[in-house]
Amino acid sequence: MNNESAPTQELSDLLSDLVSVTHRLTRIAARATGETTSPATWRTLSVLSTFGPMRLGELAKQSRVTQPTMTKIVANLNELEWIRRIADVDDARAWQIALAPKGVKALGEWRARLGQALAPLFDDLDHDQIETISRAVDLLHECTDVRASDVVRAA
Amino acid sequence: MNNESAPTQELSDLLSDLVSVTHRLTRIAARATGETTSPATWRTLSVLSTFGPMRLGELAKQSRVTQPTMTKIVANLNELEWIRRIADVDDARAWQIALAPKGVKALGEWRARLGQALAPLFDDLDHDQIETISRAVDLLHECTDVRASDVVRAA
DNA sequence: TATCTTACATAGCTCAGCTATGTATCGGTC
DNA sequence: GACCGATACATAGCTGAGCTATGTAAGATA
Repeated sequence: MNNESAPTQELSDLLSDLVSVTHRLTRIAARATGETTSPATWRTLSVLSTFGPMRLGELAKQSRVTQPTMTKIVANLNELEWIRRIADVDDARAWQIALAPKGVKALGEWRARLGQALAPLFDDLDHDQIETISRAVDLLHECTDVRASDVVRAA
Repeated sequence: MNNESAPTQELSDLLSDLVSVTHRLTRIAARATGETTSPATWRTLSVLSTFGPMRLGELAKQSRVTQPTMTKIVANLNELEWIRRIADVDDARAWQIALAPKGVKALGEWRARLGQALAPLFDDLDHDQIETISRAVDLLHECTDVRASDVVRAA
């Protein structure tokens, strides 16, 4: 049926499994932490934390939401003072969105809450298994971070 | 504080990273497939496919939604004829929910759509990397499938 | 058979994210 | 330097998922 590298059918199964299981994981996380802030908001802060300040439109693409949705998210974050809006010197239409100190703190606390909530489920794993998950997460990052080449497709 | 296996701080970071990146993945999937059916519905069908028929309440716990939400989902699935409701012979209050042939078909088609939509992102991965993700998915399944012992916590 | 508990259904709410559209600015052309 | 299509963000309004609170009917137990 196959020689040795991943055939399409298996890849489909793997990816749909991945989506299913991670959906479950995020539901567990959402309920366990009694989270009120939306996932997209945390995604947005994570993106800013990883990549540094960027324009609202860019942020929308990275966080995989539409631009109007990002406008709302940024407005909320601004009220919380978790981000700062910096006027773009080159383009009066645009803003640079930057993580503010309060945002850094909030992101850290969220990560801790999440960790505490989920850690019990992973108690039985040994070091190698954790390592496997860790490498998988890195790979997923590489595959889903928006690069210049693949921004568009859905946009 | 810790000897050598995963310290708490790193585990927190890993898990929150995992949640972030997989949220992004599910958003990509949702937008790429133009999906109208809710994630919870697919989760429900996946659970039925994996574990076989079960009661509505059990299904709610496995899919990590509340019971009223599952009542709605099952009602929708019933109209689509993707599941069958089988009266429980031992308990007239309860139903066994079973995957119907149309549901099996729909689930397969969803997996294929998802695979097609996401596969391009994973084109660059080699066999070993796919294998890593695959093992991670298995581990996540083990950690998030509801067992008798840990059903409750959030419920 | 009276009562407590359990399994599912119903009602109504909130909020995230969408589409469609508006407004202001940029870049190029005449 | 005035016009015009393209671009960046804002606003309006809608849909739908999932929640809490509560109702109804059937089991379990005394």
